[in-house]
Amino acid sequence: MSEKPKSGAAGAADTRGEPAARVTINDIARLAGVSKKTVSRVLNDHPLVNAETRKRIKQIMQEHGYRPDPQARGLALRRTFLIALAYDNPNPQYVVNMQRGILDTFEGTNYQLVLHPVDRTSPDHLQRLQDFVDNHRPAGVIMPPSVSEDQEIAEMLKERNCPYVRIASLVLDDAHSMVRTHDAEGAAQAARHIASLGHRKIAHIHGPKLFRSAHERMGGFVRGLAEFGLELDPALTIEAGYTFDSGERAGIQLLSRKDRPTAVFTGNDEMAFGVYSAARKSGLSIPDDLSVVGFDDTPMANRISPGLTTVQLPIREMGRQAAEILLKRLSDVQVKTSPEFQPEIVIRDSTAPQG
Amino acid sequence: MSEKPKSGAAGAADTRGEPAARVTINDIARLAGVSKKTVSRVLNDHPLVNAETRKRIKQIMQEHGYRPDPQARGLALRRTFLIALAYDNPNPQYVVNMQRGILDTFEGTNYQLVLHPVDRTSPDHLQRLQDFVDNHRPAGVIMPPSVSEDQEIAEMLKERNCPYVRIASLVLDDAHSMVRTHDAEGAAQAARHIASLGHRKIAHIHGPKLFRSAHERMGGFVRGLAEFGLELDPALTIEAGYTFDSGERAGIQLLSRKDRPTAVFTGNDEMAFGVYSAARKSGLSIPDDLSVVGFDDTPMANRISPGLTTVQLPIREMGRQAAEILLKRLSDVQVKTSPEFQPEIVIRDSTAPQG
DNA sequence: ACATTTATGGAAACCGGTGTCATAAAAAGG
DNA sequence: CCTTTTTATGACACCGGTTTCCATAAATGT
Repeated sequence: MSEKPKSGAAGAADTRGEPAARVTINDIARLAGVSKKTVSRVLNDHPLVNAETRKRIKQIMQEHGYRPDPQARGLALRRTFLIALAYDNPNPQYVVNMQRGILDTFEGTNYQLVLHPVDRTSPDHLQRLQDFVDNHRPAGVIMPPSVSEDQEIAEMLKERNCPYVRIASLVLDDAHSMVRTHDAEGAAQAARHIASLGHRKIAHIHGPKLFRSAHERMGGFVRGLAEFGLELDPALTIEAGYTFDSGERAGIQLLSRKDRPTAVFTGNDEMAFGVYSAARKSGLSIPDDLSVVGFDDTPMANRISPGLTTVQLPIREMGRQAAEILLKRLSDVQVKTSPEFQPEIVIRDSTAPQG
Repeated sequence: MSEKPKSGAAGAADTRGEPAARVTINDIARLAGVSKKTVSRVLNDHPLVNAETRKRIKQIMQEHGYRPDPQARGLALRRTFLIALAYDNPNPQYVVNMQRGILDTFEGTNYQLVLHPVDRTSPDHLQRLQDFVDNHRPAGVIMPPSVSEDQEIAEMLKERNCPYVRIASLVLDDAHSMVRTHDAEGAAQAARHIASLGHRKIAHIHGPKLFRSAHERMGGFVRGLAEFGLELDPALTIEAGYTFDSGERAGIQLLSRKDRPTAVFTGNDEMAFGVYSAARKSGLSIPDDLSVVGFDDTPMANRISPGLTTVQLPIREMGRQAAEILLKRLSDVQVKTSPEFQPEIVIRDSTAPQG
């Protein structure tokens, strides 16, 4: 008895014909009267091919719409052309921009982006990523925060010789696997802005300790305040979860104090929006009673009222460059320097001088 | 002279050793003292294998951490395990949720999601998608609106026997390639809600004509109004671009009329936020002077103040089911019915009775 | 006892590319 | 002019799976 006799490839909609026979390297070789190998050389721009032969073969490829099969190629080369994005940033805007940036760079190459969401709070997240890598052997992995900050993950990839690029606010690896964002500097700008407006009772709502960015941003903020001889009052420093709700709770907590702060710097925009809500519920007006500075510059930041003063990072460009570094490394080009991105504060209407 | 002598696979960070030799089906066969074919049968759950042999082979696979190579498998099966998401929805929330839903379904399979953003306003978008399909032969394509509404794209895929699933608000194909959303019904709910609040001067800002959803939503809205004996005034019906800015412009235009409307239904939330901004600029209060209803229920809808009354679609679940249908078709399971999703209106604080 | 079926598994070809090595022809060198 | 080097190309094995075809042993039928 023979094996299960699969029917032809599933067709689209109601069309269920056989898939058009694919033109292979053998067909081209036969048509050109040369060997596969010569065609392969043409495909790979190998120099040792007669110019006319090359031209003729290219011509034939063109005419027959020949496309080399990435799978066959990958099999022979013992590698894949898949790059994984391992991410856990809850901000859709961030994720989509990062994806776009990476895809910008992949344009015209035959690399494909595959998605691998990570849940670092789940106990088996490392195992899952590991299984993914072992099964699919991506050619590389790109990790934005906070996945990038996970040392276990980095080590697991290193063990498997799986190249990766990390996007993070601190140096975690050498140049050829890092894209740095100076979150601390952005936070320092926020501090300077708030301080120079005359605020003295200044609060900070930071992200979860699990995120290095939370530390970086707090550190930068403290440093910025110090330049103005100010200190961050621990009583006005609250840890929240980078989410709207947690930001709102923290905001309510801060605003219900007798000596409530006149300015708040939140670790991201999402929490800043939470503070907006807290202020409304407390009957306080932004920026008259409370100045707010966020971090991220999500599109909503200038759609909401009042427009949110926040710190901007060029996410898409970061994705672009992360992908570039990775592709360079995959083609054995040495990468010596890592791109660094300076955040910039965008001043809108949520901050005002404190009389 | 030999070919370019590539160095070993690029390692992670500074580790640049050889990649660990991969365990192959041959190794397993040798270790188990059987032929490749028997191992292959075990892999594919072929019935004609002795139970003990099967157990022993599985045991050995386990011990050696054997993972069949998807590329080799794909090559032999003349197919891939890539599913493409061809999308152009500008809403990051939508895109991310759709991705999540699809990935939910792929969990545990060896399908991978690859991204293919489409720009339908670009003249070569069809060619680009076609090249992508010809080059990479995805096993299938999932298309949310408005890519799903593009008949040229559907036909191109059909020609290539590339299975696809379309998510759309109207019937474009038979059951086995559709996930339907009843946008019209959601819009009708919006109409009923507005009408029952006593509004009579009702405006509608709809999306670009390029999007079928724009027609559907307008159609449903008109129908819903008709149930209350109302008609949509063409003078209060404006086409915009599904964006914040276009919504704001349309809002300003509407609100500067002498007989300004007391309620607006916008084709998506983004434009509703634009209307919020327009109302602020016109010194009008929502919902006292103007009721606003959106469509999408983006997370921002209940973070902004006042909370936006809007129409909700379960995007993630839609992605899940679209992927399910596609996978079923890929394994030759007949799909008879297409899932249909009824939108539901979520009433918040942007709508109020009109005295 | 012999023919037939069923269960099991092996050998070899194949999928569509790439790598190694050999070789013929052309160009360069002495 | 003959050797050496360079250029251009091909034959063939290989990547890691699946499939076709066939062989054998055991179980069943007559």
